[in-house]
Amino acid sequence: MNILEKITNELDTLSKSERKVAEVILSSPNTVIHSSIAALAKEANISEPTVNRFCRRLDTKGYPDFKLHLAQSLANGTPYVNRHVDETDSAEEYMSKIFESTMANLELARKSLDPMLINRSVDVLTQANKISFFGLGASAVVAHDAQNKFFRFNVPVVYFDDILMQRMSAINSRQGDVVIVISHTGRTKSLVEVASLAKENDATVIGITSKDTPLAKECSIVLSLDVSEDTDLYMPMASRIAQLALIDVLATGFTLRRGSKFRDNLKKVKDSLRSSRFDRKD
Amino acid sequence: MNILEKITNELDTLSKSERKVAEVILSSPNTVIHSSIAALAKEANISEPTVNRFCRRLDTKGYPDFKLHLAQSLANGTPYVNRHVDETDSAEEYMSKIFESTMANLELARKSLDPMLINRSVDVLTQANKISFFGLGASAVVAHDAQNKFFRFNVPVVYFDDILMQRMSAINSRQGDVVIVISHTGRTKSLVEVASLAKENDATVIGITSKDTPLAKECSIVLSLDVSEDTDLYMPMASRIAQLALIDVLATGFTLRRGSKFRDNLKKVKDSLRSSRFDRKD
DNA sequence: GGAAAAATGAAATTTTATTCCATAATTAGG
DNA sequence: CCTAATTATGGAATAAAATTTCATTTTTCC
Repeated sequence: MNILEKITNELDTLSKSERKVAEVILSSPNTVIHSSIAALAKEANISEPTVNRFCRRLDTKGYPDFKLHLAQSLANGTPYVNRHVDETDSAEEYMSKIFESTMANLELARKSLDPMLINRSVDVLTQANKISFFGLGASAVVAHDAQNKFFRFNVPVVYFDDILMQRMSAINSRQGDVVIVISHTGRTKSLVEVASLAKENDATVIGITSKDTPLAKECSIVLSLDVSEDTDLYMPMASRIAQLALIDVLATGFTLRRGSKFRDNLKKVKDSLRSSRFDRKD
Repeated sequence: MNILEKITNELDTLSKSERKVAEVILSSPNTVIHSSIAALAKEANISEPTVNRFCRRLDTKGYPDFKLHLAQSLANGTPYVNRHVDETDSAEEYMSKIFESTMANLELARKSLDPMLINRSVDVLTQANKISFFGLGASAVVAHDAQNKFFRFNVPVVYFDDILMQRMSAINSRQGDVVIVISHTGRTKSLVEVASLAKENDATVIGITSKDTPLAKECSIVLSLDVSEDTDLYMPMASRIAQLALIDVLATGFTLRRGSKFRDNLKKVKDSLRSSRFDRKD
C-alpha cells in the first residue's frame, strides 16, 4: 500500500541503477515529488529511462503516476477510526476520539443506507396525511428533532416519547399515515408493539433501526443504520447522531421533492424568527 | 491545508469557467488525479489554459503540482467537504452530500474547540449542585439529549425548552449551579436574557454557541463551535450535530473524572433497561 | 451604448515523459 | 578465462502533456 515501504521491501529485487534511484527517493521523498524525471535521473546519476523502468517495476503506470503514489504516502493521514476512550486520556485526547469516532460511524452509517429505500421513504412521506415520530430515550431526542424539522413543512406531524400516547396514536392511525419508529437496538418491546399496531391499522411504518431486529420485521420500510456504539460508556452516542443525519436526509429529500416554490415557504418560516433575535452588526 | 476545502471556500472568487472545473474536481476528485489536463478540460467543457489558470489561482505551480496537492488531500483521510445539495440531486447524491457535510462540519467544530475550556467545563460540572440545560428550537433537542445523558449520572439535572420555565429556573439559580445555554446563532434574545439572569444569580453559565455572539458575552465559559450551516435549506443541520458531539465530550469527561466505580454505576443504569427489551438470539 | 477590463480558448511553444534501439555490462556454460 | 546469451543501461527520437502567447469574446462599469 504505502509506496515508500514497498520500495524498501523490493530494494533487493532492483538492479544497480534502479537502486540508486530508490536511494535518492528514500533519502528525500519530499524533494522528489516536486522533481521532473530528468532532475531525478540527474540526481541519481542515471538516465531517464531507468527512472521510468523503476516506476513500472513498482506497479505504477509511469513517473507521474509514481509521484502521485509517493505524494499520497507522504500525506500519510489518519483516516477516522473508532477509537475507544481511555481512562487516562487528556481532555484533548478524549475530545478528538469522540469526534473522530462519530465521523467514522457516520461513514459506516452512510454505507449501510440504501438510496432506493430513502427514495421510497421520501415518496411515502410527501404523500402522507399525517406523520408521526416515535422513540424512547436517546431516540426520543431524534424523534423530537424530526418533529421540529417536518413541522416547518406545514404537514401534520406529531412526536411522542410517552408509551401510552404512542400506543393511542398508533391505534388511531390509518391508511395514508406514516409512522416513523426510531430505535437503535430495535428491541424495545413497547416500540415494537407500537410499530405492529400501526401496521395493523394500515399505516406505513418506517423503521430507523439496525439490520435484522424485531422492530425491522414489523416495518413496511426499514432504513437500517449500522454503527458500532462504544459500549464501554453505556450511553448512546454515535447511533443517535447517525439517526439525526438520516432525518436530515429525509427532510432534504422532502423539500427537494416539493420543488422551489415550497422552499420559498421555508424561507418565510426562517424569516419569522428574525424579530426574536439580536441583529448582526456585520 | 486540504485543497478540497480550499476549492470549496474559494468557489465564489472563481470565474464561471473555473467554477466548472471546480465542480468536476469536487464531484470526483479520485478520477481527476489520474486525468491529464486535456481530459479534465474536456470533462468540464472548457479549455486547457483555463484549467491551468484555475490551478494557479489555488496557489499551486501548475496542473501537475495541483494534482499532487489533490492526491495528498485525498490521502489525508478526509475527502469530506461541505457540499451543497442541488435541486437535481438523486437520493444517493443528496444523501452522500449531507453525510459528508456533516462529517466535514464535525471536523471544523473539533478544531474550533479548546480542550482547556472543555477541561474547565468538566471541572465545573463535576462539582455542580444542579445542572440545567436550556435551548430553543433545534437546540432544545440538544438540551433534551444532554438531560438524558447527565440524568444517568445521578446528579440533579433539568432541561427546559419553554422560555418562562427557563427564566424562572435561571432566577432561582445560585452559586454552585451550572447553567448550560445552547444556541448556534447566539442571538436569540430570550436565551441571552436567561444567561444573563443566571449569571446575576451567581450560577456558572456555560455557553455552547458560535464565536463572538451576544450570548457568548454573557457566559462564564464559552465553548465555541464553528460550523458552516448550509443556509440554502433554512434548517439547522450541522450545528446541532456538532452540539450533540460536544455534549458527548462533556459527558465522557464527566464519567472519566468520576472514576471507575462511577462507571459501574452506569452499567447498572443500562442493565435496568434489559427487561424492557427483546433478548438477542446471538 | 461604448470603452475598459476580465475571461476564455486556439494555436504555438516548451517541458516532460516514454519508446525504441544500439551498446555496455553481467552471467552462465564450457 | 573466454564466449554466447541475457540483462541492464542510456542516447536519441518520439509522443504526450503542460504552458505561454495572443487574438477574440464576454462582462463590467461608467
